[in-house]
Order: sequence, then C-alpha cells, then structure tokens
Amino acid sequence: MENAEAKPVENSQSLAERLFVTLRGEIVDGTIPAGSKVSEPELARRFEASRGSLREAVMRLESLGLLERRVNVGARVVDLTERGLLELYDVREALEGMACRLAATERSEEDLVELRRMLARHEQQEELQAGTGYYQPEGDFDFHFRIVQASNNDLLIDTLCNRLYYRVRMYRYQLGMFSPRAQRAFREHSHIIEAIEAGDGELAEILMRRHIRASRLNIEKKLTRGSP
Amino acid sequence: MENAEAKPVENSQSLAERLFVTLRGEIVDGTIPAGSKVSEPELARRFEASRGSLREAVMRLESLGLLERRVNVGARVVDLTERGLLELYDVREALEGMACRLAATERSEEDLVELRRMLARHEQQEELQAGTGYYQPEGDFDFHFRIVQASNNDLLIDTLCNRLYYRVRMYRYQLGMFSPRAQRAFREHSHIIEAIEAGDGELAEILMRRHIRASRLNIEKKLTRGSP
DNA sequence: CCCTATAAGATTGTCGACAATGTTGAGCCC
DNA sequence: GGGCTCAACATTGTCGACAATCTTATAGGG
Repeated sequence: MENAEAKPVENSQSLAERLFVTLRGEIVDGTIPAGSKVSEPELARRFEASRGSLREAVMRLESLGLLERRVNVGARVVDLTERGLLELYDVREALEGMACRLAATERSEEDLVELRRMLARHEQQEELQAGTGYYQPEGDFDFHFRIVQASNNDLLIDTLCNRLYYRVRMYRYQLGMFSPRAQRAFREHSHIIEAIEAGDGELAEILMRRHIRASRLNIEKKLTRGSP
Repeated sequence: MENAEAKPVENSQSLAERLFVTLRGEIVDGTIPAGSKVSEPELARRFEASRGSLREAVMRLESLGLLERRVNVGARVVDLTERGLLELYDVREALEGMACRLAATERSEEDLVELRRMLARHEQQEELQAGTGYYQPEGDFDFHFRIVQASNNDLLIDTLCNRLYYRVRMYRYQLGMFSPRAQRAFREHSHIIEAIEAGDGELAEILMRRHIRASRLNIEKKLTRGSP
C-alpha cells in the first residue's frame, strides 16, 4: 500500500520547516530507513513541493546529524552503528551530568513541581505494569528532558534537546531499546531528583552519570552477546 | 576604506560552502558585528552570487548557532552576552572533560606524539615571550583541539570542533580574551597530557575540568569587576 | 571473458523571478 | 502635537529552469 497521504505536519510557520519536521519524524521512526538515499526530486514529487523547499529541509536535517550529504552526490540517512550508539552514551553522560549539576542550583520552583509530578506519574504507571517488563521509553525521555530544561543553560538545552535527543530516539525506535531496567531506572530517577531538590549538584551529577553509564553497560552487554 | 575585495575562500567544493566559510570567518572576527542584521540580497550583491547560494550559507550559519533566523523577518548575528559566555564554559567543561577521559584510553600513538610535540612548541614560545604577558590564544586552541581529536569519539569531536569552538573563537576575538594565565595554563596542559599518557582517564578528566573551570572563574572575576 | 572508455540518464548546484509577509514613512484624525 | 491608518518599499519564502557533475549502461578492445 502506497502511503501517499503522508502530509507535512500541520500549520507551522514555513513550508520548509513543516517538511523538515515531517522528514525528521520519518527518519527517527524508520519510515525512511537508516542508510537509505534521500533524493530531492523524489521527495519533492511526494510532498508536491518545490525542490528548493525540500533542499532547505534536507540541509537542516544534515546539520541535525540525521543526514550526511556529499557534494554533487546527494544525501543519505546516517546508518545506525554500535559505535555510534556508544558514542552517544558518552556524550550524554557528560552533558546530562552537567545538566544535573546545574539543575541542582539553577532550577526554578516550577521545575521542582514538574519533576515531582512527573515522578509520581511514572511511579503510578510503573505499578500498573509491574512485572510485565514492558517499558515505555517516553517516560524515560520525559525525565531526561525535564532535567535538562531545569539546568537553565540554553546552550546545553539546545545541544541536548534539539540535537542529540533525535539521534537517541532514532536508535531507540529502530534498534528497539526497550529497557529491562524499568524499576531500577525509576529508583535512580528518584534519587537524582532528590539530589537536585537538596541543591547537591555534585551528587546529582554523579548519580546521573552513573545512571547513564549503567544504561550504556546494559546495551554493551546485549550487543556483545548478539555478535561475539 | 571599503574592504570590497573580500573574496570567498579559495577553491572549496561548492559556492555555498565557500560563502559559508567566508561568512563564518567574518562573524567570528567581528567584521560582521555581533547583533547586526544579515540581509540576503545585500550579501548576494557583495559576493556577486545568487541569493539562493547565500541563503544556503545563512542557513548553515544558523544551525551553527552563529545566526538567529526568524521566519519572514530575517537573520541576525547572535549577540555576545556574559551569560552566553559562561554557558559555553559549562558545556565545554563537561564535554572536554569527557574528551580527556576517553583520550586517556582511546588515543593512538600518533596522538601522543602530536601532543608531546605541540607541548614542546608551546613551551618554547612561552620562554621566548616570558613576562610579556602577551598570550596567543591559538596555542591554547591547538591544545584543546588536539585533545578532543584524541578522544576518538566522532560525535564529541563534531560537537566541539565543528560547533562550539566557533562560538568560543567569536568570544575570544571580540571580547579580547587574552588570558593572563599563560604560564599557569601551560603547566596545567602539561599535567593533563601526562595523565593521558599514563592512561589515567579519571585524573585526566578531573584536571581538564579544573582547568576550564579556572578559566571560567577568571573571566567571571573580570566581568563582575567591569560592571558591579 | 573481463576491463576500459564513452555516452545517456538522472541528480545536484546555481540562478533569476514571482508571491507573501514585514517594515517604514507620510498623511490624517483626535 | 501625538497616535493611528494605510500605502509604498524592501526582504523573505517559494518556485521552475538551466548548467555542472555524478552514476549507470553500453559498446569496444585486449
């Protein structure tokens, strides 16, 4: 079945931006497969837009790190490699650790309220699905996203939320990174928020780094078990 | 004097890329002042190029974080704020700290040779200009650049070298960040490289973070002294 | 049979033009 | 005189067309 009615996302500002958002979604969820070629004329026909607007969207995707372009050759979706995934974890460990350190001193009262509310919501969902081992990654995403927001460092927020997290989502969707660390992750989240509430930046950073490194080790084990 | 013969950089790949590199340089060194408006038709006339190519360059500059664009309004050069500078230091502390940690275990033999050679060169320059207090920031740049390269993490390398460092240079050029920490910085560099050579990632990270934080504190003192 | 050179096709890079939107200034009303 | 309306201008967003380059298929020679 030809999924031809894939329309650019609703009324955003400019056509190029809508195309960008739509394509970003399709790349992240794998509708446009990793490693595949991206042809400007083809997408232009599909979205009934001019090639110029597509070009702008493609360039934005390139600078997001989701596409790789070579001059006079064209663009390809980045392919997902074990190495790339591990690199992502190391960068996240550094940046989100710093985000925690900053959040402990820079967070607003609203940030704390939001973090608490979110944690309660996750706990509830956790109890509902106890033992099923089925883990919705969006909850984890909420957590990391909110922490970063609380850091109050715009450069850090931009780097993580507008850049790296799309790559993270891409790996999660396409490599199916449902984590079996659900309950444990929840406890770790809880402790991190406590440290932030207490204003202990040093501890918050250590806990977050350990949290992310544990995820990384978990993935590493899976990967080496898959292809020894 | 009208510097009209400012030509796009030599034979790169595409015109848009040459324009991008040229404009990036002019924004970094302040030829195009921070906070000023960037008009596509004006630059197109100046470089005798089409507006489309300029547009591509402008968009790349936006995703580099050197320009801010608003739909149907246009692009402005970001303005340099005290807050932005301090934010930059925090992000660098996190990322370059991680780069050091990784470099300690992932560096190649060539990396070590290069680091040693660079350090010797800097020491020599240091002795030549001892006491003048005149500090060439390029040496410092070399150092941080090479360390990051040695981390062997492509995502980290890209984030720092192809993104953040242009912003760093912009602040240095335009706020005149000559550091009076020359000799001290050299000793710190030396210790960091020793830790990397010894394969002690933990120590290398701590030293690098301390090194960057010291720079940050130094700047902070200058700024508060300037406008209390 | 395989490798190389050449030509055909398709894709990307660049350009100028038109439509939509934002900005600026003059004139008018209060 | 100050504030508002509206029209003229400039800039940005979008489009289709042409030139330059790469890829692929075909034909020829070793």
